[in-house]
Amino acid sequence: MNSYLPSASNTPTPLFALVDVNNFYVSCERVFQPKLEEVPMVVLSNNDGCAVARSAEVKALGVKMGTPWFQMAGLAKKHGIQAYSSNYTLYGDMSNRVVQVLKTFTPNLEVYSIDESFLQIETVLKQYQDTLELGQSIKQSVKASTGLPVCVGIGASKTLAKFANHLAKKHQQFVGVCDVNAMPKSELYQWMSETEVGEVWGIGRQITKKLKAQGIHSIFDLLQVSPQVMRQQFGVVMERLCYELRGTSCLQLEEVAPAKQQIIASRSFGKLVTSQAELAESVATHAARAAEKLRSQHGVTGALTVFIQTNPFKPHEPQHHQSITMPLSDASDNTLTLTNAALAGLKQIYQTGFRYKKAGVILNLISDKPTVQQSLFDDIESKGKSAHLMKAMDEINNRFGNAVIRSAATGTKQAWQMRSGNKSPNYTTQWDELPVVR
DNA sequence: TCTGGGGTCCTAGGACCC
DNA sequence: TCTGGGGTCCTAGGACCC
Repeated sequence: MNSYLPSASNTPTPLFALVDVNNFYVSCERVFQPKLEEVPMVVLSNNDGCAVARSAEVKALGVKMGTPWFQMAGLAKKHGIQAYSSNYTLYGDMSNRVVQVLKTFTPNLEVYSIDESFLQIETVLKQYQDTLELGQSIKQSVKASTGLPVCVGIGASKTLAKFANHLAKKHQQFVGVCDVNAMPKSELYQWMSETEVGEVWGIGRQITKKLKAQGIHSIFDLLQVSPQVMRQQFGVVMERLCYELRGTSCLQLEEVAPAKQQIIASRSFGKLVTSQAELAESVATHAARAAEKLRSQHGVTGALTVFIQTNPFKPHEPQHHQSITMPLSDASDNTLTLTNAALAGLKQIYQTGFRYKKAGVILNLISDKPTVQQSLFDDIESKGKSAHLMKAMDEINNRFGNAVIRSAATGTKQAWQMRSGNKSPNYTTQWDELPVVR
């Protein structure tokens, strides 16, 4: 029994809507340049390297996400594809506007990415005839207020809402709104058997490959295998995903964005770089930028990671991917401290004879807030009963995995040391023998 | 010639301790 | 006695997402 599954009775079945802006970056550009409507166009990544957004016309030409601009030069000429450099400030602003509109429908909203939000809608529904009417209303409001086109997918779990959104985007007949929950099962299964398993949220290229090797090609195929079996092969994430596809919601709405755990600052080089001096210059820049981000969110870091990479697109060249984590003696947000640590790290990993393509710095943030799991553990612990403890560990293991037990155990150990003043407690991982503080 | 940047979670495995 | 083995901590790396 997995306790991340909802308990049988008390809570009503949730219903999720995923609202996703179509071709977000392209659509943003078009809002401000209406003449671009219907013009095949792409928005390019930072160094104008590759396409990070494609208009419907370009998608129809078979251009994949991330295609390098130079590779589509011929196609661009032939079909008059226009390319725009990305303007993330503009996109961020438009994204906020969309969220404001969505909040007029319900406060129970999770901003999942720059162009997607999940809404929990089972309580909102009363005011509408059905989910499709609600979906259309959302779609029209966003269009009217921001000029951006969206699709709405509705389902009993986040994963199903994602799937519904996929259908809404791919198939004209849904007119931008699809509810797989209201659909007859036979129709849902039909769509699922027509959709590649790799389209499922959380199933990427590698897992798709493994699944196909076992004859699992469509989403419907995946439904035929028990979640427990999938867990043994692919782990707990896959198991959860299977339950979600069956309409059992395991992933909750995260209305409050959790505090960041990492800050990354990295860039590819326009030209390949060979000398340590050149790398040092870029690493120092990244460290400074990361430190700035860190301070802007009032964080501190306890360790900093530096990484350098050669160009993976040149497999015939010698490859070198190195990273090193530099613990700091004191937590810091100081630019000079972080820059020095980064440069010291670079010194250790740099090797001559390679042509580097990318460098970056990662800050690992220190959080003073207890995790949800820790609170859960503390709660049970405070009852002072070993049986409760064991149950709690089971629950934590099932819901969050072993890593969390580790952190919970560490927390207990520290609490024990603090409260008892005992430097080496009789510490064991037999949960029923954990020191219990009364 | 030219191929993004910023995140999350999970797991494996080595160093170390008792 | 038999030099084992369980456990933690940390990091690297792989998978995924947008």
